[in-house]
Amino acid sequence: MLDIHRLREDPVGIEQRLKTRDSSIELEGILTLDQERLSLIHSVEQLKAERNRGAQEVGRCRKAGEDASELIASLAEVSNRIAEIDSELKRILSSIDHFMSLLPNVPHPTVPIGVKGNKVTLHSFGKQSQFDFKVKDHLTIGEEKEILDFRHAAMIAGTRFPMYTGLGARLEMALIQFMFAHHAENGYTPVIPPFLANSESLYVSSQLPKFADDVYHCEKDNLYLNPSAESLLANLHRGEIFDEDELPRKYVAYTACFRREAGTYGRDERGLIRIHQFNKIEMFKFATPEQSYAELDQLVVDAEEILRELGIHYRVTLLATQDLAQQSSKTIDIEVYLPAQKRYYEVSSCSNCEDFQARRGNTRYRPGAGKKPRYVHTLNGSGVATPRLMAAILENNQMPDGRIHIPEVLQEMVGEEVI
RNA sequence: GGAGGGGUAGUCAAGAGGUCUAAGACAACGGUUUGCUAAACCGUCGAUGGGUUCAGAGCUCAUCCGCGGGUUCAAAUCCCGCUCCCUCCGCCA
Repeated sequence: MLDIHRLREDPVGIEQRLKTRDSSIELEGILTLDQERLSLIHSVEQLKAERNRGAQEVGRCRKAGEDASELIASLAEVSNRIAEIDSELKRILSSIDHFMSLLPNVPHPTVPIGVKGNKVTLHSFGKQSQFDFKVKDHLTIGEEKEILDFRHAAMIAGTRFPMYTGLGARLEMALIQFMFAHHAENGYTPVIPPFLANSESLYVSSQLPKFADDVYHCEKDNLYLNPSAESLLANLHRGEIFDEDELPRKYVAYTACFRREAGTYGRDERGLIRIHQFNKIEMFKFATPEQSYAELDQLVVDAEEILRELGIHYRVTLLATQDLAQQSSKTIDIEVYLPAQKRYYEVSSCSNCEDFQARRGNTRYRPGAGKKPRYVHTLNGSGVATPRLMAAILENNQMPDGRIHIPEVLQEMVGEEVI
């Protein structure tokens, strides 16, 4: 949620920057509604002040045994007018809220403008693996080694649900534990949150109302299946006020994530690339505005370390304005290379949402004793999601004899050195 | 799923239609005193929105007592719905 005051102060400038994300954005309608709102507030508050004074006078009369029936009658009239204006005000407020809830965050000045392809590669680690034999894709490897079983997963749940079996299941568990422990030892407080969340939580994270079709919804209980621990952790301090010295506050969560992914499949996205359920380690931070961009950079470094320790080649990219999630001001992705498809795929997305989610969740901090509370900045970053990571390991670590080399840091947990 | 009890500002807590403009305490902050610490004493001390304003200072108005409705001239207080917490019963890994 953007700050309406900010729109009022610089409507042209803000609109210009929002248009770099979505050229159809117009602020005129909301500013008109805002003016109406202010003028209604002005008149209704004057009436309320009048009513308050009158009601006190009634109390005084009754105590003194005087007749107040005339005053009461006139106050009833005032109350009726208040009720009318209040309901009009409520109508306008809900229009404003609706409009505001659909607006995206203002992009940071360092974000490249334009379409998805305008992203900038910042740096990379390692090199694309070279093979002197024909590489297999991870789906073929998974079937041959009996470590991925999509056929039976489809029977149990449906298409695009993964099932890991045998050493595949052990490798998945090892990845989860490795990443979770790594970040925990790095100063992030470990959390295993609920995997279902209510609508308010998804509103705060900005999944709702705009992206309701992307998440699974249990109608009977009005609960949503977790699409990303970001949606959960953004709510961890809803309505709270931090002391400044408590920030930054860092969390790492393990969750299964569920996404409907309706209509988003392409030919390139078979196997583990895009599925309805996956495991993810998520980092989340609450920081002051002064800290937040340094914390974003550190978030990326912390996610990169995972891939470095696993010995996987990756590149780091800065997303362009039109590729940002609604709540994000700036997003840096980490992408791994899949040699069978000769393509890079995102395994981590690190974003600074500035105060966009904090405003929705009313999460603030006090910048010093006696000072007014300010909204915190929230940051999230995958650290990282497992499916594409596993695909990268299976495809990049295949050896001429068909076996798969398991990264050293995982070998003890998997119980094998090769698959 | 059923029965009962509860939710008041950072924390504890009084308050049960009309100076509630929410008491009081603790914590916090500023000061006085002080060899240091502590204590004592004095003072300040919730949030949001509007108006005034260069200003988030000051002044002023409105709103907020879990959330949403309702009754009333007037609601923390009465009524209805919801939600969360606690106790007990039922069911259950």
